Amino acid sequence: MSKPETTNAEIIRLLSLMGHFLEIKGENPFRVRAYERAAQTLSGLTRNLSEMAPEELGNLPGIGPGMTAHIQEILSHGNLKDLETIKKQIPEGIIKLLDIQGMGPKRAKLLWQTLKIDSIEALKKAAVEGKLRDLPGFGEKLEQSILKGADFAQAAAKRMLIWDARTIAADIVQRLKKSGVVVEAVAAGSLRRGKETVGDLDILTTARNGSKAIEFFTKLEQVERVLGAGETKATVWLKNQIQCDFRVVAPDSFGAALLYFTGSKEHNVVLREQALKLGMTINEYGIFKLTKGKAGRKVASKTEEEIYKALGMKWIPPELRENRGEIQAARSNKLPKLIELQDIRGDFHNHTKLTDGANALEEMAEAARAMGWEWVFVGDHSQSLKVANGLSPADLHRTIKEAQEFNAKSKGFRIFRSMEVDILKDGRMDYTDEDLGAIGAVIAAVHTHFKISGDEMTKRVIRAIENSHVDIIAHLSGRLLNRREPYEINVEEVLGAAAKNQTALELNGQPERQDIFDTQAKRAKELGVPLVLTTDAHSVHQFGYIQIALNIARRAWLEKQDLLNTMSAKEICEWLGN
DNA sequence: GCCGTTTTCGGCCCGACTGTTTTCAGTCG
Repeated sequence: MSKPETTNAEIIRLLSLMGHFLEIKGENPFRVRAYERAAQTLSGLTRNLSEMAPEELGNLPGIGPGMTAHIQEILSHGNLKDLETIKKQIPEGIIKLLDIQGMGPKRAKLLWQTLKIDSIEALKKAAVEGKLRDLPGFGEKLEQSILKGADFAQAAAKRMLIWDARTIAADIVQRLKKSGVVVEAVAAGSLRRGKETVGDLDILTTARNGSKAIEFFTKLEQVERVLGAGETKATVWLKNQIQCDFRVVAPDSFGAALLYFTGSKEHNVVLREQALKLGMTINEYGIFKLTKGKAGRKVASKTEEEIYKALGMKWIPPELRENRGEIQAARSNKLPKLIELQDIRGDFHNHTKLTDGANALEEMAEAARAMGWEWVFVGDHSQSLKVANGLSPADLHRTIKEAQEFNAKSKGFRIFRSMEVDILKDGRMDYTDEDLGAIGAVIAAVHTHFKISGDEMTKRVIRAIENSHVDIIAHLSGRLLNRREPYEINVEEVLGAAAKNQTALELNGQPERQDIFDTQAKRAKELGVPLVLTTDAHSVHQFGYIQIALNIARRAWLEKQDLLNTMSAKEICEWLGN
């Protein structure tokens, strides 16, 4: 009997843990960075590491001989000898201490070596008893700040959905702009990069009087607690339970600061390395000629475009700034022309009040038309999904007729009556072939039995992909951000099957779903899988979620021609073969 | 530990803020 397969996630966890341990040990920081980098590279992979040859692993960025050996060792033994050795020297609980604001590897190591502190609970106890203040480099203030940080560690661990974060950031930006204390105000960071979730908000402003701007910001009514405030930056904890970093620079430095504050950190590091090679140096104030190892004459600073240009490359859209090949692409003028909102002509997946939606078919159609679209797929859940009041075959045929009647009298706008049909546990569909044939467009999705093995799930979904009635696969992860992990599935195999059968895959815009991952969508494009953006709207107010789906598409390097949403109603008909 | 449009060895981004210190270490992004 073969032993259970080691997942990519487990390998990533162990390598990342190894990096943390080495950091605590006080190892060479670049060696630590190598583990972080490797974990980051692997997390963007769609293929199973267990199916990759050593030379393929070695070709991945940040994976050299050492990491390849580590990966193979984990695959064959389920663990790492080096890691087990370190665990005997340093208790694993210490790693948790690093989640605390103001607690880094040096302090964590000191606390453990002197006071035997190896958990957040032990740390709190020691701080309350006033035992930290006498340690070298510590004092009463640091003791208090660490105690507060320990209470906060759990709350801060959750990342906020981008949809919520955007609203909060927009409100703060509004207030800053109205105040008159700043010239410009903009949300940067992972929010600007369009990530699924954000860990904190980054607000960049320009002002002639920086300290006035800082004062205004730290006194906003949304601020619960000021974590730090200086001349040019402030960090606060908002009542909305998220950290907000604020930065102010002179108007002349806006572009440089925006670049710096948008990140990602990895993207910025590579840009700075590039600059050094060209005899320049980049900071948040601009890009400068390097003279005698120091920043000399300023080359550019006002706009991001100027700075990229000084580095010999085109401006890179924020969604691509993850150090996943965008810098090389920009240098060789091979950046994609990313899809934009105005390219989209319709939505493929949403629901009416017949099942778990809030509005009637006509209302959904009107709302879609108001988005400026030309057509919309309106769907509902299939019979077995009882929690969502799934449609019986009789209801199904009635609503198909309803859509036909709408189209008969509608001018310049078209409804495609679709259904989100459950993929049953064994891969069969939740309606008969005859019923499926009557539906204009079939969207197949897994909604039940999430816990089956990766092998079973892969077979199950591929069986649906191979079903000639199925047009689109939805929810190819089943995750609920912050609530439910993705189900296990071999994405690479599924993408291969989708490409072969020309079954489309969905990029879902529901804020807490956002299946599939950007890296998977990028891989899908490479393999030639048709892709669709969907809102999965459950009311007329949710068509705006197309923006979230668009974020995924842009992070996945997708262009207009990669998405079926850019087709006309006529072209959609041809694609469906109707 | 990784990597190469100077290098297969010797580099590996940069600055703000805090709290501890008497000039700087640690942390953060």
